[in-house]
Amino acid sequence: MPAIARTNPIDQLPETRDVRPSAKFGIDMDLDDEVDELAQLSIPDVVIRRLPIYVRTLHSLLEKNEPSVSSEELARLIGVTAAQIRRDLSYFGKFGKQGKGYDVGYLSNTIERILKLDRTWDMVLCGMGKLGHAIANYRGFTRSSFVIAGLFDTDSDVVGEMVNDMPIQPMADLVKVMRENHISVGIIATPRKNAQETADLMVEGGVQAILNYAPVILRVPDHVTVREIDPVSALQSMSYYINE
Amino acid sequence: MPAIARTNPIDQLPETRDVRPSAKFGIDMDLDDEVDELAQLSIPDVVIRRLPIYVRTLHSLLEKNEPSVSSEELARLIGVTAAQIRRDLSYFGKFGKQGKGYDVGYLSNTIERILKLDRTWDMVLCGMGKLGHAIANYRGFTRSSFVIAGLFDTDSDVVGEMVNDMPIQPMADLVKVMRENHISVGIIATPRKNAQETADLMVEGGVQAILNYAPVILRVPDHVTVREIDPVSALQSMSYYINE
DNA sequence: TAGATTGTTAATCGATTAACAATC
DNA sequence: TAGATTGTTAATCGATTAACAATC
Repeated sequence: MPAIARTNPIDQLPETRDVRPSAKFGIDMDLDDEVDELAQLSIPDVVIRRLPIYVRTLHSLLEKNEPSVSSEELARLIGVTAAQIRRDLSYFGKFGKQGKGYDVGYLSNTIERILKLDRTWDMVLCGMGKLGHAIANYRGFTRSSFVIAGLFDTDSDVVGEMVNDMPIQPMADLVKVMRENHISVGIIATPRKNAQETADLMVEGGVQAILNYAPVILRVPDHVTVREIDPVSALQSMSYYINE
Repeated sequence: MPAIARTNPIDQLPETRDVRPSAKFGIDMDLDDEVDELAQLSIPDVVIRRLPIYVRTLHSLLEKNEPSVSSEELARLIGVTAAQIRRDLSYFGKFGKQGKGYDVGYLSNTIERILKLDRTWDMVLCGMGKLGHAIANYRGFTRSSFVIAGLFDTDSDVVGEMVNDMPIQPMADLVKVMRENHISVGIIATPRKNAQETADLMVEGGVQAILNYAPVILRVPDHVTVREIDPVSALQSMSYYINE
């Protein structure tokens, strides 16, 4: 008896365990006049999690020099319905032209502004085992707005080691470094048992967003967002669907 | 204006982009008498995605030698409601005792059986750049039911290289190796531009589950499940919530 | 038995989709 | 203008929660 398997690519979407089911609209610059009136409206987190995929797809259209795109076409590329795209965008304002579609560059820039990707975010990375080394050397971040600015580990044997041109610093310095450099994004790559204490230190240092590679559910204050990177859980849920 | 930030740890759940919104119940062995009657009932994929977290939490209770647990206590540990846990489990049968709770070992084993984790799954890993190397050496899989059984790359410069005691094989051999060894799980760690063609080959080789590290939405047949590991998207959606 | 906690149903909540008037 | 496509509303769908009878 084969499993049902409707293939809906954007349900291929952000399935990070997420600490944030919804959020107030928090943009201060004027995106549009309508936007101001919505200023306190709470936007579903599912919508926020789809926006990076919209940006990514718009970028690939930019590379192909496509000047504009309809919600229908964009939906087809992403694998969602056109209605969903229009509705998602409508939370933030009006960015299209009837009969014409959306200007690819403008829409892309607009969503980037909404997501606050029109700047660079420094990050600290804690836990410099194999995984931490891999993340420190990972190239995927470079084209994004995120930069690893500090590496930390408790193990005095690795402290001082250079990874990707940066020294591994002692965990004891984490809070100080975060505060002095106003770093609000942290990556946890520690062993499972140290993940919570690391999160606690990051909170003390002023973290607002944590990318967590450790297989633990972190307890953090309400003003901190957490997303989990959890390949093992992903595999463990997929095996349910395998036949034979 | 601070963002709303209800911290609901299991919405800290599998944020893999997911190709599978729901699924037929596909267990063949008798878990319980009720189960047979439900045999064709479609179980929401959100439920399936929560099960690995339940297992993980039950394991940590086992380590503490807790013999039983109530839905209330389990919910507290995971950060969901007790109602959700009871409802999730009720899709599969009756595993608890009124007034008592659940036997930790039994429930853990049962969910593992449901997820088909009571066996080992061989996997192929395609794309042996830095990311592929890191995945091949990743220890996190070892305690799970998943084993990397073959490494593949197109680049003849790296083919033959030993990684974690396994030789990197040419991509040209992928389909053959998958078929001969009945491998139904694949990991994609290729550059973005090669991800779709790699997925196509995996499908040809008989893949049923793909863990995709490349930032692309893959097109696959209905019988294939895909989950995305996408740290960049996770970061890009979190920055929305950062104040200042 | 009395107390506790499950399993399940119905109510609520939230997200997606369809439809269409507005408008480029 | 006529055709196309947006932005938005209402209808639908699905998931979560609350409540409680069943039962250990």
